[in-house]
Amino acid sequence: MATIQEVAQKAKVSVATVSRYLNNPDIVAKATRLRVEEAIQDLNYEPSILGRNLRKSESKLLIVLIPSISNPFYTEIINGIEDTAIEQGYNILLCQTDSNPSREAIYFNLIRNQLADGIISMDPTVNRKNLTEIAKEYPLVQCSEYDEEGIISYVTINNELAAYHAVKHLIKIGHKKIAMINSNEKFLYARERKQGYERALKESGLSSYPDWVYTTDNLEFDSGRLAMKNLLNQDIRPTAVFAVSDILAIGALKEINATGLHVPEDIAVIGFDKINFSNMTYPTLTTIAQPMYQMGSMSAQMLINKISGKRTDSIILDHELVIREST
Amino acid sequence: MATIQEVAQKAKVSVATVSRYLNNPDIVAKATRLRVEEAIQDLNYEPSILGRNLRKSESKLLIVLIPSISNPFYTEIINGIEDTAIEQGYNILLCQTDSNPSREAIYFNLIRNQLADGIISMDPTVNRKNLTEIAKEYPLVQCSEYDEEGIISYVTINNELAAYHAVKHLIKIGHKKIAMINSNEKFLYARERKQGYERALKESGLSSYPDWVYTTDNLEFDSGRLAMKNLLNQDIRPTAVFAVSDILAIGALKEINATGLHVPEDIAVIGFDKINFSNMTYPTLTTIAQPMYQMGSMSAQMLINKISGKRTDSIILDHELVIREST
DNA sequence: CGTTACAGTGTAAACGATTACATTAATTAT
DNA sequence: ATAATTAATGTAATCGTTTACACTGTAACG
Repeated sequence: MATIQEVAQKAKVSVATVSRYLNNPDIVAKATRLRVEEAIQDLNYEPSILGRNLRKSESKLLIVLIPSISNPFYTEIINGIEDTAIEQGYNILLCQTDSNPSREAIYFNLIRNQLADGIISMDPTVNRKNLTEIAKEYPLVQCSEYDEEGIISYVTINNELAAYHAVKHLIKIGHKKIAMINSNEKFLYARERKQGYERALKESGLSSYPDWVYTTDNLEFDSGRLAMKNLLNQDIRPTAVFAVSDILAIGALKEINATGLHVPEDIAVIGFDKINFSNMTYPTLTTIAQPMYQMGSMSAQMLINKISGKRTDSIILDHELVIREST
Repeated sequence: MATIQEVAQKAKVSVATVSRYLNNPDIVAKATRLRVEEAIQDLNYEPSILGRNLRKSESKLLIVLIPSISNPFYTEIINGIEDTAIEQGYNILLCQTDSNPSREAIYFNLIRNQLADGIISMDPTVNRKNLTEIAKEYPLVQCSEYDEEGIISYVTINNELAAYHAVKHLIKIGHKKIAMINSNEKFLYARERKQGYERALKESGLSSYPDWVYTTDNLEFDSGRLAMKNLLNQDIRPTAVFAVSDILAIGALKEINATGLHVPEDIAVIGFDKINFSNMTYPTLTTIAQPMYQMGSMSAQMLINKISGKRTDSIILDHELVIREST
């Protein structure tokens, strides 16, 4: 691969002129410009990003931290991030933490090593202390999950209100016995959504039994099944279930189908996220849609702003209730 | 962030010694080593990957080209790639092409710019001419899809045989009228799987009507539904369907359910890939499992070998029939 | 004791770009 | 005609590493 020196030599100019042509073509004289262009063509020259990055001490790389790539919730967010990043000359380094602190450390080091210019974190299990420390020194934004007390800016939705709307919908169509499949309450969103669930019940004068709130270990399909199995075995069986993620809801659907009961006649189910697959289940899943693409694109924009020294405030986006067959 | 110079100064040694300590601690004397260690601690020093990369002209970054991150087929492959890559000190740049040549060009440029050391391509629609050209100059391997006539090494399965096994399974459980939902035959795997389908039928003396092979435009859920709708409207309705991807099969399931027919009693369905979701459908999907993690990890190993100048041969891995409720 | 070998370290040149500053030539103003 | 301004280009330092080569001092050997 040709270097800038070879181009300069061939075009009979200095490397500075070639560099100027590359970064700001207008300031080099027309005749020179043509010679440089020709040399670049002839040598099939491409500037080395390595050299440029070193000199400018920037990498134009953004780290995106997700717990797991196989969770479809993140795919649309990532699309949003990627489109915005590319548009502004950045590339993204998609990093799975598997919620594993040592994996996480590898990626945090990448930014200390200046291999990346900023981080978008979507991992709710991330070590808060580390994260805050990184955020002090380097550009960082949180997407979807965030730290309540922290000073790190974020993009998210109003989880309490969204859950409230979900449960309100169930109440509106006549349900009185409403259960919840929640994930571990160490996650902020889990706590908030539970509050929304409780507020909707209380507001309508409905009772909530502790047994009707099942807490899962993780967000996998099997946990959803297990949760539903448990709820079906209650003394008083709920007639509707609000699950805090579509995958959990799909697990619940599966379990209901397996016991010969029918959705929505016997039990109504509502999920959360509106992942692609929520549309492919039998029956199709009513869910709360998060504006995932927008969340991604806004966090990317926010991060790029931070990198260039601008300050930006946290953002809370709107959600939407999508009514389908399961309610 | 401290630089190697500051460390050197603090430890009262030359930068060369610090660098030696970093790359090969054993060759520096114990007393010196301790001083350097202390200085590194004190200054909280992390070597700049930028500087190192420039000097060594390597980036330790691997490009992974996939058509779309939302296709769950790729997630396990990516896990395999990532684990192997990290183990060997590489990071991956996960790039979606959306099967869009201009997007592709961006990523090909990344390697020309020396921002990446090699490419793993999983995009079957990739422009073959460009790909071959890149492969001539830079390390590149293909995963899953490959170029029959090309000289680019690849990791894949025996698609013809896998399809043959799938159809044989349907025949074995008594089906005689077997349809196929294929994707566009511009893809090699589509042509090969069709051959396997035909061979199995022929071998058992079963007839195949052209109308029983439906070709979809893409691999989306809706295409599967549409395909199944079409097959259900045939004069002679098939009793079993082989779909070349799980998502298509899930679409088919949905359509069958929607018309009030039952799987597998009325129609049996078999898919291909064994994505996570194939387990969550109603009923669960019989499918051909590809060793996705292994495919990923072997392609990564293969690419890293190529980068370090070793030659490696293409690999064909084993598939497996996974029998579940839909047959 | 003189030579050789080697371990440990330093010096300085790379890697490939960008950019402050200096220089020259051309244009405009007085 | 001379001075001042501007446009175009070149020179060389710089970013943070690695590494070939040179050097020094100590140990081993005959």
